[in-house]
Amino acid sequence: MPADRGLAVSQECADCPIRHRAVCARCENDELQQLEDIKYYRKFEAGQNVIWSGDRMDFVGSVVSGIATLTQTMEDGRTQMVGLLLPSDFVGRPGRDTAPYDVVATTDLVMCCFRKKPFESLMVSTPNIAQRLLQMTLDELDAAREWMLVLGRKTAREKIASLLSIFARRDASINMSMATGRIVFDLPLTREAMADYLGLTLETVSRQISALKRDGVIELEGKRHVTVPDMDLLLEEAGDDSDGGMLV
Amino acid sequence: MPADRGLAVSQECADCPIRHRAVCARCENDELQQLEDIKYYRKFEAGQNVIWSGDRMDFVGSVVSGIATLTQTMEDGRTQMVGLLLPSDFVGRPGRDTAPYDVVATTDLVMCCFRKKPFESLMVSTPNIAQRLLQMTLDELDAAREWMLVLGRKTAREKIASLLSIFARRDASINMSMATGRIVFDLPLTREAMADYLGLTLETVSRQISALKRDGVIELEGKRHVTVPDMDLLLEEAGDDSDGGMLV
DNA sequence: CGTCTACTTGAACACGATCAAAACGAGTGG
DNA sequence: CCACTCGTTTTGATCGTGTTCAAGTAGACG
Repeated sequence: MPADRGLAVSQECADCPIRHRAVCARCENDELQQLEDIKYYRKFEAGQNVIWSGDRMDFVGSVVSGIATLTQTMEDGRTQMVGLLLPSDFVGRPGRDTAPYDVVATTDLVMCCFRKKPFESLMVSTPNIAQRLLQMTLDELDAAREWMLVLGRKTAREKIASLLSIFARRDASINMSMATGRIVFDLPLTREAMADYLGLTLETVSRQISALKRDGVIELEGKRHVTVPDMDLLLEEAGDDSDGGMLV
Repeated sequence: MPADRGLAVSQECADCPIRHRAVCARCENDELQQLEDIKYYRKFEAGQNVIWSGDRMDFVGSVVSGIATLTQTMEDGRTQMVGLLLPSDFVGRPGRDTAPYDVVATTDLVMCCFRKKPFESLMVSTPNIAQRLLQMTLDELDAAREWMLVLGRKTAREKIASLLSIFARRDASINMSMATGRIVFDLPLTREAMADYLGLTLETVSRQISALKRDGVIELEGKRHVTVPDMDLLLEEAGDDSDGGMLV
Protein backbone atom coordinates (compact mmCIF):
# COMPACT_ATOMS: atom_id res chain seq x y z
CA MET A 1 0.00 0.00 0.00
CA PRO A 2 2.07 2.92 -1.27
CA ALA A 3 1.33 6.04 0.77
CA ASP A 4 0.30 9.17 -1.06
CA ARG A 5 3.36 11.14 -2.04
CA GLY A 6 4.03 13.48 0.83
CA LEU A 7 5.04 16.54 -1.15
CA ALA A 8 1.96 16.91 -3.26
CA VAL A 9 0.75 19.43 -5.78
CA SER A 10 1.31 23.00 -4.74
CA GLN A 11 -0.93 25.57 -6.27
CA GLU A 12 -2.30 29.06 -5.96
CA CYS A 13 -6.06 29.29 -5.47
CA ALA A 14 -6.08 32.01 -8.12
CA ASP A 15 -5.37 29.58 -10.94
CA CYS A 16 -7.15 26.58 -9.48
CA PRO A 17 -9.25 24.73 -12.06
CA ILE A 18 -12.24 24.50 -9.72
CA ARG A 19 -11.96 28.05 -8.42
CA HIS A 20 -15.44 29.15 -9.54
CA ARG A 21 -17.35 25.96 -8.82
CA ALA A 22 -16.13 24.66 -5.46
CA VAL A 23 -16.99 25.78 -1.90
CA CYS A 24 -14.65 28.72 -2.39
CA ALA A 25 -16.52 29.96 -5.47
CA ARG A 26 -17.94 33.07 -3.85
CA CYS A 27 -14.91 34.00 -1.80
CA GLU A 28 -13.22 37.38 -2.12
CA ASN A 29 -9.45 37.60 -2.25
CA ASP A 30 -8.98 38.06 1.48
CA GLU A 31 -11.27 35.14 2.24
CA LEU A 32 -9.40 33.04 -0.27
CA GLN A 33 -6.20 33.87 1.55
CA GLN A 34 -7.64 32.52 4.78
CA LEU A 35 -8.57 29.28 3.05
CA GLU A 36 -5.13 29.12 1.48
CA ASP A 37 -3.63 29.17 4.96
CA ILE A 38 -5.38 25.99 6.07
CA LYS A 39 -5.40 24.03 2.85
CA TYR A 40 -3.18 21.23 1.65
CA TYR A 41 -3.31 18.87 -1.31
CA ARG A 42 -3.53 15.10 -1.18
CA LYS A 43 -3.18 12.64 -4.00
CA PHE A 44 -4.75 9.21 -4.20
CA GLU A 45 -4.17 6.45 -6.70
CA ALA A 46 -7.00 4.76 -8.56
CA GLY A 47 -8.56 2.18 -6.28
CA GLN A 48 -7.34 3.73 -3.06
CA ASN A 49 -9.73 4.49 -0.21
CA VAL A 50 -9.91 8.17 0.67
CA ILE A 51 -12.04 7.54 3.73
CA TRP A 52 -13.36 4.40 5.40
CA SER A 53 -16.90 4.36 6.71
CA GLY A 54 -16.91 4.83 10.47
CA ASP A 55 -13.48 6.40 10.55
CA ARG A 56 -12.77 9.63 12.28
CA MET A 57 -12.66 12.50 9.77
CA ASP A 58 -10.41 15.37 10.61
CA PHE A 59 -10.60 17.10 7.26
CA VAL A 60 -13.08 18.21 4.65
CA GLY A 61 -12.20 19.10 1.10
CA SER A 62 -12.90 19.40 -2.60
CA VAL A 63 -12.16 17.09 -5.49
CA VAL A 64 -9.71 18.96 -7.73
CA SER A 65 -9.28 16.33 -10.42
CA GLY A 66 -10.28 12.71 -10.89
CA ILE A 67 -13.37 10.87 -9.77
CA ALA A 68 -14.35 9.33 -6.46
CA THR A 69 -17.37 7.39 -5.30
CA LEU A 70 -19.43 7.38 -2.13
CA THR A 71 -20.59 3.89 -1.23
CA GLN A 72 -22.61 2.22 1.47
CA THR A 73 -22.23 -1.46 2.30
CA MET A 74 -24.48 -3.93 4.13
CA GLU A 75 -23.08 -6.64 6.39
CA ASP A 76 -23.66 -9.33 3.78
CA GLY A 77 -21.64 -7.41 1.22
CA ARG A 78 -24.35 -5.81 -0.88
CA THR A 79 -23.14 -2.34 -1.81
CA GLN A 80 -24.87 0.72 -3.17
CA MET A 81 -23.12 3.77 -4.52
CA VAL A 82 -24.84 6.84 -3.12
CA GLY A 83 -22.81 9.55 -4.78
CA LEU A 84 -20.39 10.25 -7.55
CA LEU A 85 -17.79 12.88 -6.75
CA LEU A 86 -16.57 14.92 -9.70
CA PRO A 87 -14.12 17.82 -9.72
CA SER A 88 -15.38 20.68 -7.51
CA ASP A 89 -17.59 18.39 -5.42
CA PHE A 90 -17.26 18.67 -1.66
CA VAL A 91 -16.40 15.84 0.72
CA GLY A 92 -17.13 15.76 4.41
CA ARG A 93 -19.58 17.33 6.73
CA PRO A 94 -18.83 20.22 9.06
CA GLY A 95 -20.16 19.32 12.48
CA ARG A 96 -19.82 15.57 12.18
CA ASP A 97 -16.66 13.67 12.87
CA THR A 98 -17.13 10.09 11.74
CA ALA A 99 -17.59 9.27 8.08
CA PRO A 100 -20.91 7.64 7.19
CA TYR A 101 -19.70 6.22 3.85
CA ASP A 102 -16.66 4.83 2.13
CA VAL A 103 -15.04 7.29 -0.24
CA VAL A 104 -13.00 5.55 -2.92
CA ALA A 105 -10.82 7.04 -5.66
CA THR A 106 -12.02 5.55 -8.94
CA THR A 107 -9.32 7.25 -10.98
CA ASP A 108 -6.17 8.98 -9.80
CA LEU A 109 -7.44 11.73 -7.60
CA VAL A 110 -6.27 15.09 -6.28
CA MET A 111 -8.07 16.64 -3.35
CA CYS A 112 -7.81 20.08 -1.83
CA CYS A 113 -8.23 19.47 1.89
CA PHE A 114 -8.92 21.76 4.83
CA ARG A 115 -8.40 20.78 8.42
CA LYS A 116 -11.89 20.43 9.84
CA LYS A 117 -11.66 22.60 12.96
CA PRO A 118 -10.25 25.71 11.25
CA PHE A 119 -12.69 25.21 8.38
CA GLU A 120 -15.62 25.14 10.79
CA SER A 121 -14.43 28.41 12.28
CA LEU A 122 -14.23 29.92 8.82
CA MET A 123 -17.76 28.74 8.11
CA VAL A 124 -19.00 30.90 10.94
CA SER A 125 -16.92 33.95 10.14
CA THR A 126 -17.28 33.77 6.36
CA PRO A 127 -20.89 33.71 5.16
CA ASN A 128 -19.73 33.32 1.56
CA ILE A 129 -18.45 29.85 2.36
CA ALA A 130 -21.50 28.75 4.32
CA GLN A 131 -23.83 30.08 1.64
CA ARG A 132 -21.99 28.33 -1.14
CA LEU A 133 -21.96 25.11 0.83
CA LEU A 134 -25.70 25.35 1.39
CA GLN A 135 -26.24 25.86 -2.32
CA MET A 136 -24.04 22.88 -3.20
CA THR A 137 -25.75 20.69 -0.61
CA LEU A 138 -29.17 21.57 -1.97
CA ASP A 139 -27.94 20.66 -5.45
CA GLU A 140 -26.68 17.32 -4.17
CA LEU A 141 -29.99 16.68 -2.47
CA ASP A 142 -31.75 17.27 -5.79
CA ALA A 143 -29.34 14.91 -7.51
CA ALA A 144 -29.88 12.26 -4.84
CA ARG A 145 -33.64 12.55 -5.24
CA GLU A 146 -33.40 12.32 -8.99
CA TRP A 147 -31.40 9.16 -8.49
CA MET A 148 -34.09 7.75 -6.22
CA LEU A 149 -36.43 7.82 -9.21
CA VAL A 150 -33.82 6.00 -11.28
CA LEU A 151 -33.30 3.33 -8.61
CA GLY A 152 -36.94 2.88 -7.71
CA ARG A 153 -38.77 3.03 -10.99
CA LYS A 154 -36.58 2.69 -14.03
CA THR A 155 -35.86 -0.48 -15.99
CA ALA A 156 -32.32 -1.78 -16.41
CA ARG A 157 -32.08 -0.28 -19.90
CA GLU A 158 -33.33 3.10 -18.69
CA LYS A 159 -30.92 3.00 -15.78
CA ILE A 160 -27.93 2.47 -18.07
CA ALA A 161 -29.14 5.20 -20.42
CA SER A 162 -29.58 7.54 -17.44
CA LEU A 163 -26.03 6.94 -16.27
CA LEU A 164 -24.61 7.40 -19.75
CA SER A 165 -26.55 10.68 -20.05
CA ILE A 166 -24.86 11.97 -16.93
CA PHE A 167 -21.42 11.32 -18.35
CA ALA A 168 -22.44 12.60 -21.77
CA ARG A 169 -23.92 15.79 -20.37
CA ARG A 170 -20.87 16.44 -18.25
CA ASP A 171 -18.59 15.86 -21.18
CA ALA A 172 -20.67 17.95 -23.56
CA SER A 173 -20.40 20.92 -21.24
CA ILE A 174 -16.62 20.57 -21.17
CA ASN A 175 -15.87 19.74 -24.78
CA MET A 176 -18.46 21.95 -26.43
CA SER A 177 -19.35 19.02 -28.63
CA MET A 178 -22.92 20.30 -28.81
CA ALA A 179 -22.11 21.66 -32.25
CA THR A 180 -21.51 18.34 -33.98
CA GLY A 181 -24.24 16.50 -32.13
CA ARG A 182 -21.86 13.61 -31.49
CA ILE A 183 -20.68 13.29 -27.92
CA VAL A 184 -17.60 11.23 -27.12
CA PHE A 185 -16.25 10.20 -23.73
CA ASP A 186 -14.55 7.46 -21.75
CA LEU A 187 -16.48 5.60 -19.08
CA PRO A 188 -14.85 6.47 -15.76
CA LEU A 189 -16.36 3.45 -14.01
CA THR A 190 -15.99 -0.31 -14.30
CA ARG A 191 -19.06 -2.40 -15.06
CA GLU A 192 -19.15 -3.39 -11.42
CA ALA A 193 -19.06 0.21 -10.21
CA MET A 194 -21.86 1.07 -12.64
CA ALA A 195 -23.84 -1.86 -11.26
CA ASP A 196 -23.31 -0.55 -7.73
CA TYR A 197 -24.54 2.84 -8.76
CA LEU A 198 -27.60 1.53 -10.57
CA GLY A 199 -28.68 -1.21 -8.18
CA LEU A 200 -28.03 -3.92 -10.77
CA THR A 201 -25.60 -6.79 -11.25
CA LEU A 202 -22.57 -6.35 -13.44
CA GLU A 203 -23.91 -8.96 -15.86
CA THR A 204 -27.08 -6.97 -16.41
CA VAL A 205 -25.03 -3.82 -16.95
CA SER A 206 -22.94 -5.60 -19.54
CA ARG A 207 -25.98 -6.99 -21.31
CA GLN A 208 -27.78 -3.68 -21.46
CA ILE A 209 -24.73 -1.85 -22.75
CA SER A 210 -24.45 -4.47 -25.47
CA ALA A 211 -28.14 -4.00 -26.24
CA LEU A 212 -27.84 -0.21 -26.52
CA LYS A 213 -24.86 -0.73 -28.82
CA ARG A 214 -26.75 -3.26 -30.93
CA ASP A 215 -29.65 -0.81 -31.22
CA GLY A 216 -27.40 2.04 -32.33
CA VAL A 217 -28.05 4.23 -29.31
CA ILE A 218 -24.35 4.24 -28.52
CA GLU A 219 -21.14 3.18 -30.27
CA LEU A 220 -18.31 1.43 -28.46
CA GLU A 221 -14.58 1.27 -29.13
CA GLY A 222 -12.94 -1.10 -26.71
CA LYS A 223 -14.79 -1.45 -23.42
CA ARG A 224 -14.72 2.13 -22.26
CA HIS A 225 -14.74 4.56 -25.18
CA VAL A 226 -18.30 5.64 -25.92
CA THR A 227 -19.79 7.72 -28.73
CA VAL A 228 -23.32 9.05 -28.50
CA PRO A 229 -24.49 9.85 -32.03
CA ASP A 230 -27.84 11.29 -30.95
CA MET A 231 -28.19 12.72 -27.46
CA ASP A 232 -31.97 13.12 -27.76
CA LEU A 233 -32.30 9.43 -28.52
CA LEU A 234 -30.23 8.56 -25.46
CA LEU A 235 -32.38 10.81 -23.27
CA GLU A 236 -35.48 9.18 -24.65
CA GLU A 237 -34.08 5.77 -23.76
CA ALA A 238 -33.40 7.13 -20.27
CA GLY A 239 -37.08 7.98 -19.93
CA ASP A 240 -36.34 11.65 -19.26
CA ASP A 241 -38.37 14.54 -20.61
CA SER A 242 -36.88 15.02 -24.04
CA ASP A 243 -37.27 18.78 -23.75
CA GLY A 244 -34.45 18.65 -21.22
CA GLY A 245 -35.17 19.81 -17.69
CA MET A 246 -32.93 22.85 -17.85
CA LEU A 247 -32.07 23.00 -14.19
CA VAL A 248 -28.63 24.37 -14.97
CA MET B 1 -62.18 21.98 -4.33
CA PRO B 2 -62.71 23.63 -0.96
CA ALA B 3 -60.07 26.33 -0.42
CA ASP B 4 -58.02 26.22 2.74
CA ARG B 5 -59.84 28.10 5.42
CA GLY B 6 -58.67 31.66 5.11
CA LEU B 7 -58.35 32.53 8.77
CA ALA B 8 -56.01 29.77 9.80
CA VAL B 9 -54.27 28.85 13.00
CA SER B 10 -52.81 31.80 14.77
CA GLN B 11 -49.94 31.08 17.05
CA GLU B 12 -46.99 32.54 18.87
CA CYS B 13 -43.60 31.15 17.86
CA ALA B 14 -42.82 30.85 21.55
CA ASP B 15 -45.21 27.97 22.08
CA CYS B 16 -44.90 26.41 18.66
CA PRO B 17 -44.60 22.62 18.79
CA ILE B 18 -41.70 22.60 16.32
CA ARG B 19 -39.89 25.55 17.84
CA HIS B 20 -36.66 23.66 18.63
CA ARG B 21 -36.48 21.47 15.57
CA ALA B 22 -37.42 23.63 12.56
CA VAL B 23 -35.38 26.22 10.62
CA CYS B 24 -35.98 28.64 13.43
CA ALA B 25 -34.46 26.35 16.05
CA ARG B 26 -31.39 28.46 16.68
CA CYS B 27 -33.03 31.84 16.50
CA GLU B 28 -32.86 34.33 19.34
CA ASN B 29 -35.94 36.21 20.40
CA ASP B 30 -35.32 39.21 18.17
CA GLU B 31 -34.68 36.98 15.18
CA LEU B 32 -37.83 35.05 15.97
CA GLN B 33 -39.72 38.32 15.92
CA GLN B 34 -38.48 39.05 12.41
CA LEU B 35 -39.69 35.63 11.27
CA GLU B 36 -42.98 36.18 13.01
CA ASP B 37 -43.48 39.29 10.89
CA ILE B 38 -43.35 37.43 7.61
CA LYS B 39 -44.99 34.16 8.58
CA TYR B 40 -48.51 32.92 8.02
CA TYR B 41 -50.20 29.58 8.51
CA ARG B 42 -51.85 27.47 5.85
CA LYS B 43 -53.97 24.39 6.27
CA PHE B 44 -54.41 21.60 3.77
CA GLU B 45 -56.80 18.69 3.81
CA ALA B 46 -55.66 15.10 3.39
CA GLY B 47 -55.14 14.44 -0.30
CA GLN B 48 -54.70 18.07 -1.30
CA ASN B 49 -51.69 19.22 -3.30
CA VAL B 50 -49.53 21.74 -1.48
CA ILE B 51 -47.39 22.41 -4.55
CA TRP B 52 -47.46 21.17 -8.13
CA SER B 53 -44.22 20.27 -9.84
CA GLY B 54 -43.20 23.05 -12.19
CA ASP B 55 -45.29 25.67 -10.44
CA ARG B 56 -43.90 28.96 -9.34
CA MET B 57 -43.11 28.90 -5.63
CA ASP B 58 -43.41 32.17 -3.80
CA PHE B 59 -43.11 30.77 -0.32
CA VAL B 60 -41.03 28.40 1.74
CA GLY B 61 -42.09 26.92 5.04
CA SER B 62 -42.14 24.24 7.70
CA VAL B 63 -44.52 21.41 8.37
CA VAL B 64 -46.13 22.12 11.75
CA SER B 65 -48.37 19.09 11.97
CA GLY B 66 -49.44 16.28 9.67
CA ILE B 67 -47.52 14.50 6.97
CA ALA B 68 -46.74 15.40 3.38
CA THR B 69 -44.91 13.60 0.61
CA LEU B 70 -42.50 14.72 -2.08
CA THR B 71 -43.06 12.82 -5.31
CA GLN B 72 -41.62 12.75 -8.78
CA THR B 73 -43.58 11.48 -11.77
CA MET B 74 -42.51 10.25 -15.20
CA GLU B 75 -44.54 10.97 -18.33
CA ASP B 76 -45.94 7.45 -18.42
CA GLY B 77 -47.23 7.78 -14.89
CA ARG B 78 -44.62 5.90 -12.91
CA THR B 79 -44.13 7.76 -9.66
CA GLN B 80 -41.47 7.68 -6.99
CA MET B 81 -41.71 9.30 -3.63
CA VAL B 82 -38.44 11.08 -2.92
CA GLY B 83 -39.13 12.44 0.51
CA LEU B 84 -41.43 12.16 3.47
CA LEU B 85 -42.15 15.45 5.23
CA LEU B 86 -42.79 15.18 8.95
CA PRO B 87 -43.42 17.97 11.44
CA SER B 88 -40.48 20.43 11.52
CA ASP B 89 -39.30 19.49 8.01
CA PHE B 90 -38.63 22.33 5.63
CA VAL B 91 -40.25 22.80 2.22
CA GLY B 92 -38.88 24.87 -0.60
CA ARG B 93 -35.54 26.10 -1.72
CA PRO B 94 -34.24 29.61 -1.26
CA GLY B 95 -32.84 30.76 -4.58
CA ARG B 96 -35.06 28.66 -6.81
CA ASP B 97 -38.52 29.65 -7.90
CA THR B 98 -40.12 26.68 -9.60
CA ALA B 99 -40.91 23.55 -7.66
CA PRO B 100 -39.14 20.39 -8.85
CA TYR B 101 -41.57 17.97 -7.16
CA ASP B 102 -45.19 17.56 -6.22
CA VAL B 103 -45.84 18.11 -2.55
CA VAL B 104 -48.98 16.35 -1.37
CA ALA B 105 -50.66 16.41 2.02
CA THR B 106 -51.11 12.80 3.12
CA THR B 107 -52.97 13.70 6.27
CA ASP B 108 -54.51 17.00 7.27
CA LEU B 109 -51.61 19.37 7.30
CA VAL B 110 -50.62 22.68 8.86
CA MET B 111 -47.73 24.62 7.43
CA CYS B 112 -45.91 27.66 8.72
CA CYS B 113 -45.07 29.63 5.58
CA PHE B 114 -42.73 32.51 4.89
CA ARG B 115 -42.88 34.66 1.79
CA LYS B 116 -39.81 33.71 -0.18
CA LYS B 117 -38.25 37.11 -0.88
CA PRO B 118 -38.26 38.35 2.71
CA PHE B 119 -37.08 34.94 3.88
CA GLU B 120 -34.14 35.06 1.50
CA SER B 121 -33.18 38.46 2.89
CA LEU B 122 -33.35 37.07 6.41
CA MET B 123 -31.11 34.19 5.34
CA VAL B 124 -28.39 36.68 4.53
CA SER B 125 -28.80 38.85 7.59
CA THR B 126 -29.41 36.03 10.06
CA PRO B 127 -26.65 33.41 10.10
CA ASN B 128 -28.59 31.33 12.63
CA ILE B 129 -31.22 30.60 10.02
CA ALA B 130 -28.77 29.79 7.25
CA GLN B 131 -26.73 27.58 9.55
CA ARG B 132 -29.75 25.66 10.75
CA LEU B 133 -30.96 25.22 7.18
CA LEU B 134 -27.56 23.88 6.15
CA GLN B 135 -27.65 21.40 9.00
CA MET B 136 -31.15 20.27 8.09
CA THR B 137 -30.26 19.95 4.43
CA LEU B 138 -27.23 17.82 5.26
CA ASP B 139 -29.48 15.59 7.36
CA GLU B 140 -31.91 15.24 4.50
CA LEU B 141 -29.08 14.39 2.15
CA ASP B 142 -28.01 11.61 4.51
CA ALA B 143 -31.58 10.35 4.66
CA ALA B 144 -31.87 10.42 0.87
CA ARG B 145 -28.65 8.44 0.53
CA GLU B 146 -29.79 5.91 3.09
CA TRP B 147 -32.93 5.51 1.04
CA MET B 148 -30.87 4.92 -2.09
CA LEU B 149 -29.51 1.80 -0.43
CA VAL B 150 -33.05 0.69 0.37
CA LEU B 151 -34.24 1.28 -3.20
CA GLY B 152 -31.21 -0.16 -4.93
CA ARG B 153 -30.29 -3.20 -2.91
CA LYS B 154 -32.96 -4.37 -0.52
CA THR B 155 -35.56 -7.05 -1.12
CA ALA B 156 -39.28 -6.31 -0.92
CA ARG B 157 -39.47 -7.72 2.59
CA GLU B 158 -36.49 -5.67 3.74
CA LYS B 159 -37.94 -2.57 2.15
CA ILE B 160 -41.20 -2.93 4.07
CA ALA B 161 -39.34 -3.62 7.29
CA SER B 162 -37.17 -0.55 6.68
CA LEU B 163 -40.19 1.68 6.21
CA LEU B 164 -41.90 0.28 9.29
CA SER B 165 -38.71 0.92 11.28
CA ILE B 166 -38.81 4.56 10.31
CA PHE B 167 -42.33 4.96 11.63
CA ALA B 168 -41.57 2.85 14.68
CA ARG B 169 -38.45 4.80 15.54
CA ARG B 170 -40.23 8.11 15.12
CA ASP B 171 -43.06 6.95 17.31
CA ALA B 172 -40.80 5.45 19.93
CA SER B 173 -39.06 8.79 20.36
CA ILE B 174 -42.41 10.49 20.88
CA ASN B 175 -44.24 7.98 23.05
CA MET B 176 -41.31 6.79 25.13
CA SER B 177 -42.48 3.26 24.50
CA MET B 178 -38.89 2.07 24.74
CA ALA B 179 -39.64 0.89 28.26
CA THR B 180 -42.16 -1.80 27.38
CA GLY B 181 -40.37 -2.90 24.24
CA ARG B 182 -43.66 -2.89 22.35
CA ILE B 183 -44.05 -0.06 19.87
CA VAL B 184 -47.48 0.88 18.60
CA PHE B 185 -48.39 3.27 15.81
CA ASP B 186 -50.76 3.97 12.93
CA LEU B 187 -49.49 3.79 9.38
CA PRO B 188 -49.73 7.30 7.96
CA LEU B 189 -49.59 6.08 4.35
CA THR B 190 -51.84 3.99 2.12
CA ARG B 191 -50.44 0.81 0.59
CA GLU B 192 -50.08 2.69 -2.67
CA ALA B 193 -48.09 5.52 -1.08
CA MET B 194 -45.84 2.98 0.60
CA ALA B 195 -45.34 1.32 -2.77
CA ASP B 196 -44.38 4.68 -4.28
CA TYR B 197 -41.88 5.24 -1.53
CA LEU B 198 -40.36 1.78 -1.79
CA GLY B 199 -40.29 1.35 -5.55
CA LEU B 200 -42.75 -1.56 -5.41
CA THR B 201 -46.33 -2.24 -6.45
CA LEU B 202 -49.12 -1.97 -3.93
CA GLU B 203 -49.81 -5.70 -4.28
CA THR B 204 -46.28 -6.54 -3.25
CA VAL B 205 -46.53 -4.17 -0.30
CA SER B 206 -49.73 -5.86 0.82
CA ARG B 207 -48.25 -9.34 0.45
CA GLN B 208 -45.11 -8.51 2.38
CA ILE B 209 -47.03 -6.88 5.20
CA SER B 210 -49.15 -10.02 5.42
CA ALA B 211 -45.98 -12.11 5.46
CA LEU B 212 -44.41 -10.06 8.28
CA LYS B 213 -47.65 -10.43 10.21
CA ARG B 214 -47.79 -14.19 9.59
CA ASP B 215 -44.18 -14.47 10.81
CA GLY B 216 -44.91 -12.53 13.99
CA VAL B 217 -42.62 -9.61 13.18
CA ILE B 218 -45.57 -7.24 13.44
CA GLU B 219 -49.16 -7.43 14.66
CA LEU B 220 -52.03 -5.75 12.84
CA GLU B 221 -55.39 -4.44 14.00
CA GLY B 222 -57.43 -3.27 11.06
CA LYS B 223 -55.39 -2.14 8.09
CA ARG B 224 -53.39 0.61 9.68
CA HIS B 225 -52.79 -0.04 13.35
CA VAL B 226 -49.41 -1.71 13.85
CA THR B 227 -47.71 -3.21 16.89
CA VAL B 228 -44.02 -4.07 16.85
CA PRO B 229 -43.40 -6.58 19.64
CA ASP B 230 -39.66 -6.73 19.11
CA MET B 231 -37.89 -3.77 17.53
CA ASP B 232 -34.58 -5.63 17.20
CA LEU B 233 -36.28 -8.33 15.18
CA LEU B 234 -37.81 -5.71 12.89
CA LEU B 235 -34.43 -4.06 12.38
CA GLU B 236 -32.91 -7.43 11.59
CA GLU B 237 -35.60 -8.00 8.96
CA ALA B 238 -34.75 -4.57 7.55
CA GLY B 239 -31.16 -5.68 7.08
CA ASP B 240 -29.80 -2.87 9.25
CA ASP B 241 -26.96 -3.22 11.71
CA SER B 242 -28.69 -4.63 14.73
CA ASP B 243 -26.43 -2.61 17.03
CA GLY B 244 -28.31 0.48 15.83
CA GLY B 245 -26.40 3.15 13.93
CA MET B 246 -26.79 5.77 16.62
CA LEU B 247 -26.67 8.82 14.37
CA VAL B 248 -28.96 10.70 16.70
C1' DC C 1 3.18 -17.82 -23.32
C1' DG C 2 0.82 -17.79 -18.86
C1' DT C 3 -1.73 -15.28 -15.69
C1' DC C 4 -4.18 -11.57 -14.19
C1' DT C 5 -8.49 -8.62 -14.25
C1' DA C 6 -12.35 -6.76 -16.73
C1' DC C 7 -15.85 -7.96 -19.53
C1' DT C 8 -19.24 -10.82 -22.33
C1' DT C 9 -22.49 -14.36 -23.14
C1' DG C 10 -25.51 -18.37 -22.10
C1' DA C 11 -29.08 -21.11 -19.49
C1' DA C 12 -32.09 -21.72 -15.61
C1' DC C 13 -34.28 -19.67 -11.96
C1' DA C 14 -36.76 -16.51 -8.73
C1' DC C 15 -38.61 -12.36 -7.22
C1' DG C 16 -41.65 -9.00 -7.93
C1' DA C 17 -44.95 -7.27 -11.63
C1' DT C 18 -49.20 -7.75 -13.88
C1' DC C 19 -53.86 -9.01 -14.52
C1' DA C 20 -57.94 -10.46 -12.28
C1' DA C 21 -61.22 -11.34 -8.67
C1' DA C 22 -62.86 -11.07 -4.24
C1' DA C 23 -63.06 -9.28 0.68
C1' DC C 24 -63.43 -5.51 3.71
C1' DG C 25 -64.94 -1.14 5.84
C1' DA C 26 -67.07 3.29 5.71
C1' DG C 27 -70.60 6.01 4.09
C1' DT C 28 -75.41 6.72 1.92
C1' DG C 29 -80.08 6.04 1.11
C1' DG C 30 -84.28 3.23 0.89
C1' DC D 1 -81.97 -2.78 9.11
C1' DC D 2 -80.37 -4.14 4.75
C1' DA D 3 -78.79 -2.98 0.06
C1' DC D 4 -75.81 -0.26 -2.43
C1' DT D 5 -71.64 2.09 -3.73
C1' DC D 6 -66.88 3.43 -3.50
C1' DG D 7 -62.12 3.21 -2.20
C1' DT D 8 -58.74 0.40 -0.06
C1' DT D 9 -56.74 -3.89 0.70
C1' DT D 10 -56.06 -8.84 0.20
C1' DT D 11 -55.31 -12.93 -2.32
C1' DG D 12 -54.62 -15.86 -6.48
C1' DA D 13 -52.52 -17.24 -11.03
C1' DT D 14 -49.41 -16.25 -14.55
C1' DC D 15 -45.71 -13.79 -16.66
C1' DG D 16 -41.26 -11.37 -17.45
C1' DT D 17 -37.20 -8.85 -16.05
C1' DG D 18 -33.19 -9.15 -13.85
C1' DT D 19 -30.43 -12.47 -10.93
C1' DT D 20 -27.57 -16.32 -10.38
C1' DC D 21 -24.36 -19.61 -11.68
C1' DA D 22 -21.24 -20.91 -15.09
C1' DA D 23 -18.26 -20.79 -18.99
C1' DG D 24 -15.69 -18.28 -22.18
C1' DT D 25 -13.36 -13.98 -24.43
C1' DA D 26 -10.35 -9.89 -24.61
C1' DG D 27 -6.65 -7.15 -23.35
C1' DA D 28 -2.65 -5.85 -20.26
C1' DC D 29 1.47 -7.14 -18.22
C1' DG D 30 4.97 -10.25 -16.55
